[in-house]
Amino acid sequence: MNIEAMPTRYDASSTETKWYTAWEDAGLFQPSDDPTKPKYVITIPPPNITGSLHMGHALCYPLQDMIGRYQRLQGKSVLILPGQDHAGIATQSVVDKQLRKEGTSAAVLGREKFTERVWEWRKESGDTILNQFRALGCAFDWSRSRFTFDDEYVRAVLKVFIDWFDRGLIFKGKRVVNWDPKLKTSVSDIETERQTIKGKLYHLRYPFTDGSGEVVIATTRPETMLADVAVAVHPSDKRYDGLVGKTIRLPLIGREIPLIADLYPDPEFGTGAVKITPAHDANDYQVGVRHSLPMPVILDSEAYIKIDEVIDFADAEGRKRLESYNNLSRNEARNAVVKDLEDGGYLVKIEDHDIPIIISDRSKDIIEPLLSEQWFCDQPKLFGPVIEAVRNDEVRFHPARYKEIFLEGAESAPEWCLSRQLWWGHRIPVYTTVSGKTVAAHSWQEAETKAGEGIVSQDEDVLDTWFSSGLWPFATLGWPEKSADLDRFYPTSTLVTDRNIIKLWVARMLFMGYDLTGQKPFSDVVIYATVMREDGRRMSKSLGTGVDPMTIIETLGADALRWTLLSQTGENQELRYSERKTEDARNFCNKIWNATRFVLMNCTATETLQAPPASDLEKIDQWLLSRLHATEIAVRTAYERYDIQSACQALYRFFWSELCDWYIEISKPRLNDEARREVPQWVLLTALEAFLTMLSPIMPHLTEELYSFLPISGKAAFLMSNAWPELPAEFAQDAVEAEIERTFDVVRALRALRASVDLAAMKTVPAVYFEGDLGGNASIVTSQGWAERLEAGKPEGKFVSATAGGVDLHLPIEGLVDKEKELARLDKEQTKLLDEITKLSLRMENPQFVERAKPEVVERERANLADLNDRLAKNAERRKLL
RNA sequence: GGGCGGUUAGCUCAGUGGUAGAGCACUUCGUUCACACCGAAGGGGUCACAGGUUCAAAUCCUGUACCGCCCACCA
Repeated sequence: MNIEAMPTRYDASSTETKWYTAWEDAGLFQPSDDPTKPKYVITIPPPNITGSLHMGHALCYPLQDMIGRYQRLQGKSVLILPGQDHAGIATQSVVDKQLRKEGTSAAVLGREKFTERVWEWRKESGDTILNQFRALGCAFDWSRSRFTFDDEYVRAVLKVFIDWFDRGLIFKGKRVVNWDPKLKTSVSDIETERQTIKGKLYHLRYPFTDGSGEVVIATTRPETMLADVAVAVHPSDKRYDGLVGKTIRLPLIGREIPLIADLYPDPEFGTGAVKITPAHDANDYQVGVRHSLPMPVILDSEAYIKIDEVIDFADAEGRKRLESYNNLSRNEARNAVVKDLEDGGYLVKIEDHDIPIIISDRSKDIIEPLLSEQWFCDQPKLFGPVIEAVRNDEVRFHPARYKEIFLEGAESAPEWCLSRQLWWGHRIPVYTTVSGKTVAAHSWQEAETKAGEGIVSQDEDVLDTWFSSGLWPFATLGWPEKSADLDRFYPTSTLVTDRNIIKLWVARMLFMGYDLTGQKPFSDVVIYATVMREDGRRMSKSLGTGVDPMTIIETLGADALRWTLLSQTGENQELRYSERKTEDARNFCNKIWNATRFVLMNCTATETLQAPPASDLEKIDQWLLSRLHATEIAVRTAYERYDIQSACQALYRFFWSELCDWYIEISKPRLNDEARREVPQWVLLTALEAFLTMLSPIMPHLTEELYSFLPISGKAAFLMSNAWPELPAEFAQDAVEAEIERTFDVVRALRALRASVDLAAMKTVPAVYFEGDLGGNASIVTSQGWAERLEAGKPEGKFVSATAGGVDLHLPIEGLVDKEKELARLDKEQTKLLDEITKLSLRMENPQFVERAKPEVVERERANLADLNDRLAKNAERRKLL
C-alpha cells in the first residue's frame, strides 16, 4: 500500500462493494468444509418478497451477520442461510393492486393466470431486498438461498399437512374468525390492528313473549341483532332472578329467543343483559357453544346483509323487514335497523361510546368477526414439549424476560386457523371423493389411491403463511429428506427476530421442530429492539416517518449504519435512530482510518516485526497491552451475551481514548527516533490487528480494508477468515494500569493548570516543577503536558500550582499573575474540597460505619480524607503566595 | 383490567450497594507534520416522586405518577 495515496477521509462506498465481491468470490459465505470445526447455524427470518428495506431490517440482518462473523472468527463453520417468504396475503394484495391499476384484477384473471402473474412479478422484483442485505454487508450463503415456494419446500409443507391431518392434528371446523370483507379471507391476528373509535352504544328493549315485561340490552352493533339467538345475564345477577328461562320476542324479526344465564355478561356493565349473536362475535360464539344455540350468519363474505339463514325463523312481518335489509352494507343496515327500532318503540337511548374495532393491515377495512368453516390445527397439543423445553432452558430467550412472556402465550394457545381464502399460497391438499369422504394427499392421483375411489375436488383454500414459515429451520436444509445439510446443520444455533412474531412464528417453529424432527430447531432466541425515530415515534412508511437505510448507506456507509444500530443493541426493547448518530459513527470510521494511516506511515520497514523482549517494553507499552487484554475480554464476553452495546463501548473507548488520545501521542517521540521506534511499532501493530479483528463483525468493510494494509506476518487471506485474537496472559498488568492512570491524572492536572493561566494547549513551556513521586513516567508528563523539561522542587519567582495523583505541580509564570482569576480557581477548588471533607468526616465519625462497613472501604475513605485535607492545606498556602 | 419495559446532564443512553459516567450538543482555546469527520480545557444532574431496608441506595423492597409495548377486551 502506498501510504501517501491514502486520503485523509475514508471513502466507504467504494471500499464496501469491493470487499463484498472479494469475500463472495473467495467463497467465504459458505460454511467451511472442515468436519472437525464446530458448526454455527442461523436461518434468517425470510423477508417477504414484497419487502423493501427498512431500519428494522438494517438492525436485524446485520445483527445476524455480526453474530455469524464473530463465530467464524472463533473458528466455527458458520452457515447463515437466507431466503424469502411467499407471504400469501401481503403479496396477493400487492399484485392485485397492480392489476387494478392496469384496469383488471385477480378475480378477472382467475386463479391460474393470477398465480402466474405473481410468479412473474417475483422474478422481476422479488430479490430486491436480498440485494439490499448485500449492501449491508451480510455474509449469507446465497448458494443455499430458499424460497417457501421452492419445489422441495412445497413437498415438505404438504407432507406436514398430510401427516397431521392423518393424525387428527388438523381438522375442519366452524369458528368465529377475523374476516377481511375486502380481501374476502380470514386473516391472522398479526395482520390486524386494534383501534378504538368514537361510536354509539344503543340501548334496546327486548320484550318477553308473555307480555310480562322486557329486558333492556346494550349493543354497539345493532344490525347484528337480526341474528340474535338469545339474551344472556350473569347467574348471580339479582335483577334477573326468576326470569332466566323465559322467552323473548326479538324486535323487528319476531323470532323467539331464550333468556339464558352465563358467566360471560358483566353485571356491572349497563343492564347486565347481553344480546347473543354467535356468528358475529367471538365471545357470543363461546356462549353459543356452551348453550348449543343456533348460529345463523347474516353477513356475506363482503359484509353485506344476507338473510337466508335467518328468514325462516322470522314471523311474517319480520320476513318483510329482512327482505328490505337484504344486500345492504353494514352501515346502511345499521341505519335502517336503528330507524325501525326507533319507530317500533324499541330504542331506549343512544349514548356516545368508545368502541374497539379491528382493522385489517392489508386492506385497512374493518375486520368482521364471522362464523365460517375453516381448517384448524390443534396447537395446544403440539405445544407440550415446547413448554417443557423452554421451562428447562433447553431453548433460551435473550433477553430472558421473554421466557415468561412466551410461556404464558404457549400455555393458553388457541386452535390455529390454518386456512386462507386466497390464491397465492400452498393449496390445502385435501380432496373430496365421490362418496363425500375427505383425504389428504400430495396429489390428485395419490388421493385417489389413498381413498380407493374417485376424487371430485380439491379444497380451494390455501394455508396460512406461518404454516410454511414454521418449517423454516429444517425445510430449508432439505427435510424431510435425510439430506447432508440437514444432518450437518440441524438443529440450528440461534434465531434472531422481532418480538411481535414470537407467538406467530417462533412458537410455530418450535412445536413444528419438536414434533417433526424430534429436536429443537434452535437453542437461542434473540429478540432485538424496535427501531424508533429520535423523537420516540414509530418509523412508518405510510406516515412518511421512515428513514431509508439505502440512502444512509450511500451517504455515510453500511459500516457506519451497522455501528449506529448495533451499538444500541442490548436488552432494550426499543432504540432511537437519527442520522446524526450515523454521522458520529462515520466520524469514528474516519478516526480509525486516520489512526491506521498514521501507524502505517510510521511502520515503513520492509520486514515485519518480531515481538521484542519483555524487558524492552516501557510502562506505557505495558499499559496499552494490558488495556488491550482487558478490552478483548470485555468484547468477547459481551458478544457471547448478545450485549453488543457493551462490546461497542469497550471498543470505542479502547481505540479513541486509550490508543489514539494517549498511546499514539505518547509514542510519537519514540516513533520519530530510528533507534527506539521498533517497540511502539510492534505494540501499535499488535493492538491494531487485535482491534480490527474484534471490530470486524460490526464494521466488516472498513476493518477488512485496513487489515489488508497491515505489514504483519502470518496474515490471514482475509480479516474475515482471521482468528479471534489470543492475547498472552502476561499482557494483563493491573498495577501498571493503576500507575499509568495516576500519571494521566497528573498530566490532566497540568493541562488544566496551564489552561487556567491561558497557556494554549501544545504551546511548549521551558520548565515545570514537581514535588512527589512520578515513578519512571516523568517523560509522559513532560511530553503530554507540553513542557521542555520537568524539574524537582519549587521554581524561583512567581508560579501557580496544582495537585493530582499525589504529585504537586508548579508552573512558573512570566510577568504578573492574574490574581483574581487564580483566586477564583482556588476558591472553586476550596469549596469542592470542603464539601467533600464535610461529607467524608461525617461518615468517618459515625461509629456504625467504621464498625460495619467492609474494612477496605473504611481504609480507602480514611486515605481519601487525609488526601483531601492535605489538598485543602495546600490550597490555603497557595492563596498566601498570591 | 393483567403483564412487561422505561423515567439518570440540553439530546441519545451506559451504570444492580461504597465520592454520579459516555457520545453528541454547548462555552473557551488551538489549524501542531494521522485525523477539524480533529485536539485541549470547561460548564451542566437533589439519578420521576413518596416511603422503607442498610453504616451506606441511581442501584434492593413497597407504593404513586407519567411514557411505551404486549395480552385480554364490557356487549
